[in-house]
Amino acid sequence: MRNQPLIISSWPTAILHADGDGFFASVEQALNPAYKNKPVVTGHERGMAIAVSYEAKALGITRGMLMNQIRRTYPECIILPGNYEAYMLFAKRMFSIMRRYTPAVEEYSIDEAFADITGLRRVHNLGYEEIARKIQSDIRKELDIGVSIGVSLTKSLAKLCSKFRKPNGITCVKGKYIHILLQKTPIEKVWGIGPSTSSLLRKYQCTTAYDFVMKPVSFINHYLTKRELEIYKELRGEMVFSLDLTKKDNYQSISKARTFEATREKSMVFAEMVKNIEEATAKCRKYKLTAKRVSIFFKTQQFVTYGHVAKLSRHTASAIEILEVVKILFDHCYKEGVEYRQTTCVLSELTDNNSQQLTIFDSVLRIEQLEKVSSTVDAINKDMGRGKIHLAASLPARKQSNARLSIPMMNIRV
DNA sequence: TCTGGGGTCCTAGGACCC
DNA sequence: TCTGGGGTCCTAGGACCC
Repeated sequence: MRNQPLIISSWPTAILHADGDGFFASVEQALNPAYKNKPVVTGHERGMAIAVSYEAKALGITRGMLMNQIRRTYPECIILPGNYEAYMLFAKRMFSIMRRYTPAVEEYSIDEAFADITGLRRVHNLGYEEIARKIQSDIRKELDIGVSIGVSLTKSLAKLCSKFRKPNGITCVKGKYIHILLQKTPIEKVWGIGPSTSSLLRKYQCTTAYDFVMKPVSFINHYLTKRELEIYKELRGEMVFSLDLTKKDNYQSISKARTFEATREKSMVFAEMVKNIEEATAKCRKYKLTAKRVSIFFKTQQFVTYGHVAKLSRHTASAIEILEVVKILFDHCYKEGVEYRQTTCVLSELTDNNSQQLTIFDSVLRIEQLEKVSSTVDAINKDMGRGKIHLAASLPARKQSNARLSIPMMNIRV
């Protein structure tokens, strides 16, 4: 059974999506002319390619490729550490260029933004496609980086458009031509349809986005969820996802994860967990946040993930305090003889530092002591380099990772 | 894609209460 | 003690994104 064909007027709404092309690598090339037209990858510190310039892509380098392999196979490739402050700055400038054309700009991620330009043709005396072209050329002129832009009726459609031609692409699709775009889009390329949903859809003869929107609503309701129904409507040209114009400067959660050489040694796995906690709490303190809940997760060599969560007695960002709880969680979850490859720590139920209050059970003196320890550790680590001072419990994990980097360390016992 | 790290949001199901 | 039905809150974990 098929749904009615798509009949949609040209521009009930006009949503623009701008997406930086190989963003981090482009910023590096913009900052350093010597990198221009050369293969560049970033992510040196993580040991894998995070961003890949188009020249590097042309050689066959992909995101996620290991740096050792890149170094071996493509000696001409320039490998750089991430410089997130610079990327953030470029992103901010890119967003402000977009705001010249409309105040309705959503900063979606570090290299992507949506803009609602509905009804602005008259204001700028330009068509929607020309507005996109102007934004693209402003960004090129002022920031010397490339972006691809898509314009269509909804966020989901605009996302498909910006991906359609890359790099430096402009793709503008009005209501009348949506079906062509959808026919050319494999179902798994749709924003919000991942591997699990697309493999289900393929079983029901949905191989393209067009097949999906031609299904009757009853099919969606029966097999899928609210989220997919929203995507379905969006792809049919009905705007469901509005732009979120609020500044996103607060976190819902802060997490740290690290993969290590597989081990059955409990003290080593625990040390990795402690290290994650130290880093997560340090990030909390950096953003002046405190957590009321901590979760820990283990990943086994077989890629099975499991974990446990605990509520803290009060909001805190002290590694020492959280560790008291995590010790118990850890012993509860750790399985003797199992080989582990990763631990994760997630801090959630975050609150602004100053909006927390003490209960009658809290010892003011102890809290002050813990805060003093934390701020001293932060100050020294800021001065001398990240992770110079840490809890004794995380020493085994640091010995391992520092053996590679050969960084001298100190550690404190509390 | 043979699998790194940091996020968000949704849903199913249990516990508990009326 | 049994019974039905409904609401709320919480948790675990799945799915997805960049």
